[in-house]
Amino acid sequence: MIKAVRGTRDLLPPETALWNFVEAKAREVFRAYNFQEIRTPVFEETQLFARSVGEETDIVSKEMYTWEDRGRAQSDKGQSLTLRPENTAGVVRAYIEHKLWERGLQKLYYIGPQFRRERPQKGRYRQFYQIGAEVIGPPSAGSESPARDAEVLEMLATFLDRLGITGWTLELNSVGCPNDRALFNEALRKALEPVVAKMCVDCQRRAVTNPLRVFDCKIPEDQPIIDKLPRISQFLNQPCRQHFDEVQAILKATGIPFTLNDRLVRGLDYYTRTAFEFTHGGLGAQNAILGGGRYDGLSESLGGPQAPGIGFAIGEDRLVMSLPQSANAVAPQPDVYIAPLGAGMNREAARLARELRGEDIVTELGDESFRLKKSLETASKMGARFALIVGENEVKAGSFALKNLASGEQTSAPRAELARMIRNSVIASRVQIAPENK
RNA sequence: GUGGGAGUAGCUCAACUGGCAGAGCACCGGACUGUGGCUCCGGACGUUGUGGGUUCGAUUCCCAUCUCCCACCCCA
Repeated sequence: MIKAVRGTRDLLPPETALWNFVEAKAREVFRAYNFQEIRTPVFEETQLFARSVGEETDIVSKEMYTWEDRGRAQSDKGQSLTLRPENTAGVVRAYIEHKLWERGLQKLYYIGPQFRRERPQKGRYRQFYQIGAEVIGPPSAGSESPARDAEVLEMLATFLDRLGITGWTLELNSVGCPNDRALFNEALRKALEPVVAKMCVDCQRRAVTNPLRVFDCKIPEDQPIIDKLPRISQFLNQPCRQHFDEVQAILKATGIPFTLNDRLVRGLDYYTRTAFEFTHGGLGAQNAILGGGRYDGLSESLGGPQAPGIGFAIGEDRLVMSLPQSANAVAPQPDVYIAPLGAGMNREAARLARELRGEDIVTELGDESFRLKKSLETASKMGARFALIVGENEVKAGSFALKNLASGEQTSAPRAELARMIRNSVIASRVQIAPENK
């Protein structure tokens, strides 16, 4: 049997309804902040990711799906292509390619699959889905303002609240300018030198490869040592510090709760200044539902104009896992099930179905070969509100039997009346795909 | 990439020390020729993840492999 490949999965109904609910809510909330959708290709030139995400990151160094495309002629060498491991690079590439800076501040969101070749585990897949957004533009359009950071964070808080997700935490930090980080990195290396021998093996490795990651250590014995290490906050220059202070001030003004976490470091090279993560318990080791930050130098490093930006990516798979229990996927139910009864009745049933569907009534159609008992059984099993019986008697009389499957009540009505009768009692009480959260 | 756990019917799970692969739910049919839910009766259900090995005999023991789960690494 051929199965979905490792780390990929099928999303089946009724769970897909949950995904649609989440995506519809995202579009609705993002729209209120005047974001518009962008769709970029799922694969790009490998160079794009190498130059933006960072050559040395795990993503680029070992997790990308990369292949060499065929050239024009058989003998031609093709270019190296890669399935996107994240979407910010693609958006910034499009920003540069289409000269979007000519249109002022860009507020763009995307929804789509991303690909990383990692070992799968709960909340981590090789094809996973991200809902993300970017605010990017020339500095003259206000793209660098801390107001943009706060606006994005507030939008995320609103989005999670509107999904009914409770118990999230916003963790906030500033990783400063590249220059601040270089100084900090050096200080960190120096501070680690005398103590690293006493730390866990992972930390000893991190101290060499990526000292920042030492702060991620969860070993209790190492914590006293880590607590004494220098913090990035001590190395922020004046503009970076002011920027960060203002982000916090606006968040307080808008009533968005956050926790400062000066151990929060982001994995990708392009991040500057504001870095954040929304975490949620009950997700296991992968407790981050979303992460993001500012990337003021990204456009230039890709050969574009100066275009500061801030963005985030939500792990949709993880988001769906953190939905409240009340949002359990329920199979949507048809309004009416048409039961053709006896030879030749499929034709009349098809005409009726077409009429009802034309009135936006969700209609399921049985088959004339079914016995009535089976039709009714099928109808109630799928949760239909009504069964419409289409037999010879009805066709002769020009009046059809309409049975309310919940009450058992049965009436008879001419075809012209059917749509109205069904709609009246059905539309208001259609089962919601997921609960409205106040 | 590393370490650990688990794979038996569509689903949830049994099967003692190696001795005929089972139950509940779901599914299909009938009791009931045009009236569902309840009840009763019957039916179908399997390459025990896959491939090898040991054995008279393997779901059970051994090896390999695949997938999922947990953790690490890292990230969404």
